[in-house]
This record gives sequence, structure tokens and C-alpha cells, in this order.
Amino acid sequence: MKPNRKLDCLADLRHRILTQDIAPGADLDEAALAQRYDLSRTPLREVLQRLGGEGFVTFADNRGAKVASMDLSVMRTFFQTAPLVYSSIARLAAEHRTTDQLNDLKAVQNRFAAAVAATNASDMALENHRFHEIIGEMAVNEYLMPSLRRLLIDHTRLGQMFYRPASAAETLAVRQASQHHDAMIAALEAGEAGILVSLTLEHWDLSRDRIERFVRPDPLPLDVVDFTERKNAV
Amino acid sequence: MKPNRKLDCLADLRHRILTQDIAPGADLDEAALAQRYDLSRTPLREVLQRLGGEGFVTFADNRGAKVASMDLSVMRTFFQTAPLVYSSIARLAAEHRTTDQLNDLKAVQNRFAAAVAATNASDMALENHRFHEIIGEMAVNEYLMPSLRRLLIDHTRLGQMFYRPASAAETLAVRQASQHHDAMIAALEAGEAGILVSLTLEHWDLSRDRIERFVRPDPLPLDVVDFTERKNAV
DNA sequence: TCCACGCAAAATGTATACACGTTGTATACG
DNA sequence: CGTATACAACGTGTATACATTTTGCGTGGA
Repeated sequence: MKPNRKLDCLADLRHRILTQDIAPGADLDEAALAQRYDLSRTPLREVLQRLGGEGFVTFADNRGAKVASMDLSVMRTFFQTAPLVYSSIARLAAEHRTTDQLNDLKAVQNRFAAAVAATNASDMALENHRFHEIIGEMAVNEYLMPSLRRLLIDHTRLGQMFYRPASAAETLAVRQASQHHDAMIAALEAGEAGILVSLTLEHWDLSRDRIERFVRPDPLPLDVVDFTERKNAV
Repeated sequence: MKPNRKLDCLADLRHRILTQDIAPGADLDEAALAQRYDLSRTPLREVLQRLGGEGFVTFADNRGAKVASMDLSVMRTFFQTAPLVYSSIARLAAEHRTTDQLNDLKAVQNRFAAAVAATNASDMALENHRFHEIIGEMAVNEYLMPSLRRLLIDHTRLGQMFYRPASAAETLAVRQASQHHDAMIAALEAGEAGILVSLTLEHWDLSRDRIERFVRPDPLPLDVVDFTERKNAV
């Protein structure tokens, strides 16, 4: 059996970008990557092109590939667009899901729960990613799928940040997300599109709150600096 | 000045696929295309990979690239998804359009009207494609854009069919579509999102009716076959 | 000291040659 | 006569060598 280094490389690069092992905006050196994955530059460049098509990386002429960045304007668009696509996909998924896909979904959810129990941040993020990707596949909609994939890339990368610290509030939120997943599986099994859409929006709200909380954390305590000092400063 | 054969090749292949000069499902021979565009196979393969990412072509292992097909199940999905994406894009475009983009749009609409006057089917389809692509660019939404692009690919390919025959009814429909474009430009200029969305849905309905009419044309006249013959046949 | 010009090194882009897999056909055997 | 197997031809996949472009550094002049 042949190892198929090209597909391995493709999968590993996706993985490393999603877990932010390769940071957003990072330059990708063809020669270095070719050596790392034991490929020549020709197939490696094709892998990069493909990742470009999937939205993981971007290109600049004669300057190679970089990992897709996540600046503020993009984040704004992300928040604006995610609920529309997620809920549309959810509705279609409830109508088209097969039992095979449901079994896959349950297996992934088991692994997600295990990662939560083990507080393994990157596994949580990756299994969560796969969970929502499967729901996308259930929808069987070639037109919405590329949008969903792009949303999930950035959603997973953002998730890397807040899955990590695991304060008490974070832990609670992750547990709640896991419960959402269970309820979503039940709704899919019953073919209840309406319920699934509600659950999906609730799930999104939870995730959005977590992200917002991370971006705008509680301010540092003010009383460490005496008021008179602050008045004189500037 | 350098011709940049690679980009020319990319643009021409897109063009030929959109105009159905290369049919849906057709196999793409790397060597033949490389010769045609005076490129070696290496950059040509990268062009194909990119077209794959954009949804123009699909790949099979060790069997190269084929033009994306348009079977019935995909068509169903197309009709289901288009209005959602088109109207979402329209709303965003009305909010974000720049004057430069508006000028581009007007220029394209002029060319579209010229193509209509000259009853040039492939130009009509291509300028119409570009018209709606610009509206997509106005929306500045990286997440929805890939979905819009895929919809437009198939929309344009379908359009190739019914722009051609130009019966009286078709001619009227095309003229009405052109009027929609003018009204959409006005709504964009005024930043009237609600009006633009309504126009977009109306525009879509017109297009959908034309496609349906093409797929399910008037049946052949029944009286060419005598009734008694039909009764005896099976 | 600062800017400009130029050269060298490194990285990207392209071409060609070769390896591998697939497909179609011809031939031999049941 | 039908079927199976082997071989040949074709097409895709990969590696390496070469060309081109970019970038960074150094030197010279203002």
C-alpha cells in the first residue's frame, strides 16, 4: 500500500493551520515544506494551490503562499455571515441526512466529549470542526458548502484561543456546547429541521459570546494606580 | 511587457467553460492544453488546480481533470440556493459599494446592453456574469463570495442555452433583465438595500422562469400521430 | 549621514525527463 | 465463440535542473 505523501501533506497542513501551529499570515516556504514532507516542490506547489482554493492560504505573485490572515474587517464579516450559513445548512441537513452520516457524527461527538474530559484544546477544536463539517456534508449543497468551509476555518482558528485557558466559565461553556451537539444529533435523527435551526442559532450565540469575551476581556483592576497619579499623567 | 500566458490560460479556460465551448463533464487533456496555451505541463496543472478550487473543474485520482458537470440533482440544489445567496449579497452590496465599483458596473451594463442589441449570446452571458460578480465584490464578504461564484458558474452555463434561440418571448425577457440591471444600479447608487433585494429576487424569478421554460419546453404537437396507432403501441 | 545604485543570494516560476498507473487490444486458452 | 490475461500505448504524477524575479546588503557618491 502506498502512503500517499501528497494527501498526508495536505491533511497535515490543514491541521496545522486550523490549530494555529502555523499562524495566520505566516509565509510558507516551498523548499522547506517540500523537505519536511519528503516531496519535491512540484507536488507541494499543487497542494498549496489546492489549499488556496479551499481558503486556507492566499497567494501573491512571485512571492509564494501565506496562511490566510484574520484581520478585524474579516472578523466583522465572519460574525455577520455565520448565522445565515449555519442555519441554512442545518435546515438542509435535517432533510437530507443519511444514517451512515449520523453514525459518523455520533462517533465524532464521542471523540469531542473525550477531548473535553481531557481538556485537550486542539482536539476539541478539531473534532468540533469535523462535527460541523459533517453537518455540512449532510446538507448536500455544493453551493453553500464552500462558504461553510471558509467559515469553519476561521471559526476553528478563533476557537483555538478560547478553548485553552479553561477558566470555570469557559469550562461551563464548552460543556454546554457539547450538550448542544447531543441535542443536534437528536434533532437530525428525528428530521426536525425547525428544532435543529433553533439549536444551531443557540449554539452560535454561545460561541459568539465566548469569542467576544476573549476579544474584549475584563479590564485590569483600576485601583492599582492611585487616582492622583492618573490625573497628573498626560 | 510580459504576456503572462498563465493568467491568459486561466482566463480563457474560465471563458470557454462558461460559454460551454468546453462542455460540462468533458475530460481535460493536460498535454493538449499545454500545447494550446504554449505552456509546459507544470504551470498548466497549477492552473487546473486553481480552476478546481473555483469550482470550474473536478479531479479524479490518476485520471486528471474534467469540467464540472451539471446533473439534475445539482440543478435542484441550484434553484434552492440561488435566491438566498443572491439576496444576501445584494443587501451587503448596497451597504458597501464604492463609486469606482459603480462605474465598473455601469460600463459592464453598457456592454451587456450592446450584446443584447447585437443578439450576441455568449457576450450577453459573459457580461451578465461579470455584472453579478461585481455586485458580489461590492458586498466585501469573503465567506459568501465562494458560494456566489459557484452559483454564477452554473447560472451562466445555463444561460448559454436560453440566450441563444431568441424567440419573441426570449427577446422580451432579456430586455426586461437589462431593465432590472439599470434599476439595480440606481438602487445601489442610492444605497437602498431593501429595493435592491426586491429587484434581485424579481430578476431571479425571471431567470428561473426562462430556465424552467427551456428545460420543460412546450410538448410536440400530438396530432402528428393518429390516436388509434398510439393506442395499439404498447 | 543619508540616499542611490548595483550586485549577489535566495526564493519563486517553468521546462523537461522519467516513473507509475490505467486502459484498450490482441492473443491464447477453456 | 466467449473469456481471461498479458502487453503496449497513452496519460497522469513526480523529480530535478534551469530561468526569472525579488530582496537584502554593500559600496559609492552627494
